[in-house]
Order: sequence, then C-alpha cells, then structure tokens
Amino acid sequence: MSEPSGASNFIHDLVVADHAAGKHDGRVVTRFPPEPNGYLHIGHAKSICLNFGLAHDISGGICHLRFDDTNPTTEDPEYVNAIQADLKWLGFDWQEKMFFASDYFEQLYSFAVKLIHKGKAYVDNLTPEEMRVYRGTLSQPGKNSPSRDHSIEDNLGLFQRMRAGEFPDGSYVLRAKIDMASPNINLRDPVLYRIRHARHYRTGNSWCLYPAYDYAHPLSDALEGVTHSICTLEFEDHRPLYDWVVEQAEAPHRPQQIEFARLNLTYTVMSKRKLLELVEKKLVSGWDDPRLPTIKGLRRRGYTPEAIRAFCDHIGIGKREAIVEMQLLEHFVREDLNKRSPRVMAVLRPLKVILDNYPEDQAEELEAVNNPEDSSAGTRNVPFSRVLYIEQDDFREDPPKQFFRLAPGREVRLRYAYIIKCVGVTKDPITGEVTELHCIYDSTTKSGASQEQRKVKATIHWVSLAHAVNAEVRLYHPLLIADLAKVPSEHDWTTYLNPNSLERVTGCKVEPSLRQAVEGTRYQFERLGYFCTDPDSASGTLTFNRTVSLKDAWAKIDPPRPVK
RNA sequence: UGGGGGAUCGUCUAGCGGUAGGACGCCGGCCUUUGGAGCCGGCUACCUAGGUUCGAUUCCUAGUCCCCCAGCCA
Repeated sequence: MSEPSGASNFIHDLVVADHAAGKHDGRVVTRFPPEPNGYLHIGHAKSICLNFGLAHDISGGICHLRFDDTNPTTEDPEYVNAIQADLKWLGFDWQEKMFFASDYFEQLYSFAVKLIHKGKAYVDNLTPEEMRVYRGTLSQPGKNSPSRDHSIEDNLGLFQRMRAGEFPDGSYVLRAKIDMASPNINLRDPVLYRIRHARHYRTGNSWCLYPAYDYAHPLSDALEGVTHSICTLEFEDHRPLYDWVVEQAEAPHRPQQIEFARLNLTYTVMSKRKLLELVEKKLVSGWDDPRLPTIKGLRRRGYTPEAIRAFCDHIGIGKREAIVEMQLLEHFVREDLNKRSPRVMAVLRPLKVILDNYPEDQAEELEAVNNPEDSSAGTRNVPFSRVLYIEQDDFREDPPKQFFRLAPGREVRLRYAYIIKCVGVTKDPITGEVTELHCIYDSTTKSGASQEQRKVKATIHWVSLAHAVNAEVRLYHPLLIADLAKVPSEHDWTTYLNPNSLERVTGCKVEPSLRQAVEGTRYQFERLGYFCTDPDSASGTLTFNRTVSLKDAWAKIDPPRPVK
C-alpha cells in the first residue's frame, strides 16, 4: 500500500518525536506478530494498519511480519498461510521481512543460558498447582520456591537436560529470578521455558522445550531491531518484564513497548477463542462465514480492502476501551462501493406483473446506466417484455401513509422503462395472498423520452420474467443479539447468538447480465444494497451475499418485521 | 483492601490554560427516473467535589466508576 494512513494519534506522535530526536539511529521498525493459531479479523486489521502505517509514513520503512510460533500445541501452518493471504489481500507488503520466532529458538536458548549464568534464572520443579500457591494473590506477596537458590551449575545442568529431553512435560520449567513479592504479579518469577514434547510445525522434533511469550517476544523484537513494539492494553503490566528480559539478556537492541486499546465492534465477537469456538462447533460455516468479522468473512461478504483500511484509519488509536458501532464499518463499505460497483436489477421476492396493453410477442432492449457515480462505467441493455417481476415490498394493496410505490390505481415508474398503472390484483382464493398484478403501461413515458409532462413519486426495479435468471441471495443480520461487554459474564455467551443471523432467500430473479457473474464480483442491486457473488455459485445456483443494504428512508417509516 | 490503565456528544475521536471541533448516528430541508448518492441546516458531551488561576476539559487534591493482571496461553 502506498497511501499514508494520515491519522495522527498518540503513538504516531510519540514515534515521530523519537524519530525526530534521532533515537534508534533514525530508524522506525515495527512488527505485526500474529500467533498462527487462528485467522485474522478486523481487530488485527486495526493493528496492521497502525504498524505498517507507522513504518511507512514516518521513515518509509516496512513493518516486519513475525509469526509468534512458540506454542506448538495450538499452531498450524494452515494459519500461517491464511494470515499471509489475508495480509496481502488487505494490501500490505512485508517484502523480505518475514520472520518466525521459531527461527530464534537457538539464540533464545543461548540467552537463557546467559541468564542462568548471571543468576537471573533458575530451573524449578514446582507443579503448576504449587506454583500458583507460591505466587501469592493480588493482595498477598508470593514466596520463594525451594529451588530458587540452587546453584548456577545445578541450574545449567538441569536446563541442559531439559533440552535433551530427559524430563516429561510439566516436570520442570525455567523461571526468571525477579521478585516473588512484587506487587506486579508478572514479575513474581515468571516462567520462561516449559517442556512440551510436541512436534512443532517448523522445527519438527528438534525441541522439547519452548519459550514463553514474555520471554520470546521481547527478544525476538530485539533481534530484529524493532524500535517500537506495539501491542494491546492487556500487556501494559508486562512491560516491566519486557524491559527486564531485554536488559538482563543484554540484547543487542532495546525496543520500546507501547500499548493501545484493541478494537471491539457492536453485536459481534472479536476474540480468537470465541471465533474458534464458532468454527469448531460449526455454529458458522467456517472462518470465512460472511457473518464473522474475520478478514476472510468480510471478504466473502463483499467488503473491500479499501473500505476496511479507511475504517481502521478513522476509528483512531487510543487507550480507552471502545466499542465501535457496526454502522461505522458499514458506512465505509457503502462509501467505497457506491463509487465503484456496477448497478444491476434484481428482485429478491418476486411478484408477477402483467402489462395488459403490452404486445405479447414484443420485447425490447432498454439502456441502463451502469454507475451514475462513474460515467466511464458506460451502459448496458436490459430486456423488457410484457410479463415482469417486481419486488413484493413495492406493492401494497392498502398503502399506508407515505407509501409512494405501487397500489391499486396508482402509478410508478419502472426503472429505465415506462410508467405503469396498477389496474388489477389477482389473489389466491384460499390464502388471499396477492399472486399477480395487472398493469397498463404508458408508451409515451419511455425512459429518456421527453418526460417533463408527468412525474411519479416512485421508481421501482424489475426483471423481465422471460429473461430472468434464478438466484439465491443471502442476507446477513447481526451475529449476536447483545453486546457481550454489556451482558453478565457468567452466562454462556453462545446463548446470545442471533438464531436468524443468516437469512437465505431463494427464488430470486436477477437480470440476465448477471448470468455469467464471476465469483467475488460486487454489484449494487438497485434500491436494495451491495451484493457479492458467493463461491457457492459454483454448485449451480447463482448465489449472492448482501454486503450491506442501501440506506433506506422508507424502512425508518415502516420498519421491516424481524426475521423469523 | 496489591499493581497497572482509563473516564469528552448515543458511538468513535480531537483538544496539551483562553471558553469544546470532526466522523458515524439521529432529526429537518433541498435535489433526485435508486425513498440510493449528493447538497444544506440542526441535535446532544468535558465522571464528581474542592483548589490554583483573570480564565481549567486541560494543572493540583480528594473521591467515584470502568477495564486488565494470580496460564507451564498469547
């Protein structure tokens, strides 16, 4: 990406000041450090835009992509690939700066040996339960482990044997020797290494002990020459430990950790744990389910990288917890898609209309504008004939106040075509449901002809029955029925899932130009919203996802009933 | 009842001693062959109480509320 994020925020200001003061030899190096145990979501996008933006805007540098792969039991190359694909799709380029914490394992081990030599780390055999007791509580200091004062030689020997695979999982750990009475619990001799006889997707079986985040992360940053290590708020009280590790290991470089508030969005989930739960329990169709705030999900839904980036640049970076309204995200897709997506006509819930005075064997091609926002998009022809489909919502037998559309005796314009008047309503004799409309058209009112003589209050979209293509349309509603942050935490969060988040509408009729629609293409269905062809179209039925609806003034007057 | 953070329109966010700005949203109006888009106007905010000051959202003090931390997760 080349355009600067432009947004100023406290981190940006701080980095600019450091840069201006000549800190770090004038370099600005940031990093995006995902753990490959899940897919990227829009919260990551916020961090990505920040980190890549900082490096690019301030020093013309690039942001490192580093996989924080220190826990072989949860990580998987599937995620490594997916993360790279999502990053590229979002428009970011890390060039040759792709790293893996696992590539540093040997160096990390050497640093640990140095720590032991300095008497700053020791091997402990306390069980996890014992360690918890020894750690104390939030208000009570902890107490020293019996192993804390073992000799350097003993520790060295034990650590060596840990690496050699002589001990089972959980039997020993390497701990930092800091202060068991620290008011900051993170400093009460945190675990640096744990034994895990697990195959690592990159290092295979060459290691059976793996470094913990608090140890591997600062040193990885230091090894890469990262100048500003930006993370989220929950790591704020890990910063003293971050600094301790870098200092005591005598790392070649001192990165600075800075924290900001993660992104939350209304009516959705943003934690990897919850997203994984949805996927694993098959509560959604996969990581790319269009209802999810994952990058893959948003992409399949029809979001553009540009819209996501614009959103990230506009929400700002701060330190207070914020829940951003979904409407703001939607605003940015609408803004983007309005300018670039071709308009087409599609009828989601068809109602048959017969033009009684239109010749039965006649059909004509009407010129339609592809995008009124972009004259270079040109025009196309749309077939018109005697029998059409219109939207069921565009007809009311007993129109309420302010309803401008079709009703018995009323007139509307058919988009790009003629003014028609409803002269008859056919109903199902049993259910009373309106099954078809009889209308007459006025041949003098063809779109584009001199038309000043007559105005109608509404223009509606339509599709010619004989030329229509069948399609399925998927409408998406909020994933949750409440914001989890505002709900008692003891409740099982999945009970707040919206059972109607996916609404499949079959039997839709779309204009013939869509017959060959390519997967992933975005359209505006006139008067309805922005839609994107779904990969499921490959199974035979043209399928569209609604990215977002158009703003709808009528819906405010007459809100649609909630989906059942 | 330890430690670390944070409190500005409904929601994000700016403001760094000179009297609150922007965006989304909402409400009006204009315009319109998408009740879209566009345009114009309006709406509502400094957690509380003291203090310093000519003047405080900004500084000080004391409170209140919210979030995070007791994984061999990150």
